[in-house]
Amino acid sequence: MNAYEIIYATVRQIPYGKVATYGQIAELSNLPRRARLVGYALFRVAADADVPWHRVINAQGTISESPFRQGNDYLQRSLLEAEGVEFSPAGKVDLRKYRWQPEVDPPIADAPIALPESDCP
DNA sequence: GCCATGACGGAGC
DNA sequence: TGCTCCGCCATGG
Repeated sequence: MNAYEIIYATVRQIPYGKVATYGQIAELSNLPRRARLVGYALFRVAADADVPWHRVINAQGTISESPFRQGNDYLQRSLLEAEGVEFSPAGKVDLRKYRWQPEVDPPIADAPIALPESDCP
């Protein structure tokens, strides 16, 4: 399976109403520090694939623009808003709240993460 | 085959 | 907070 296939598969797993960052997708695709490749992969597949590319944004919570997709950034934002994702006046998404956390869904967010030293070998 | 570029990330200032 | 620089790799000229 190509790295791209893994990237696409990962993006497809992003649930409704959630978003993920390029770095996150890269890491989940076993490609740490290759966020750029993820963006490039999505750029190539977005035209002819059923990948929810609109749920992938940069680590700053903003939607990147590109000369090729001018106007589409607004579409992406609309799609996310339609899924319940809120944007700040600056056009940023609250990653802290909407970032997809695969196989992990801690009900609490304010509580500090306890380190189970007694359980750690 | 080399060089410049790009939907990014993170560290440094 | 915001800007700059570097790394990383695939693609196109």
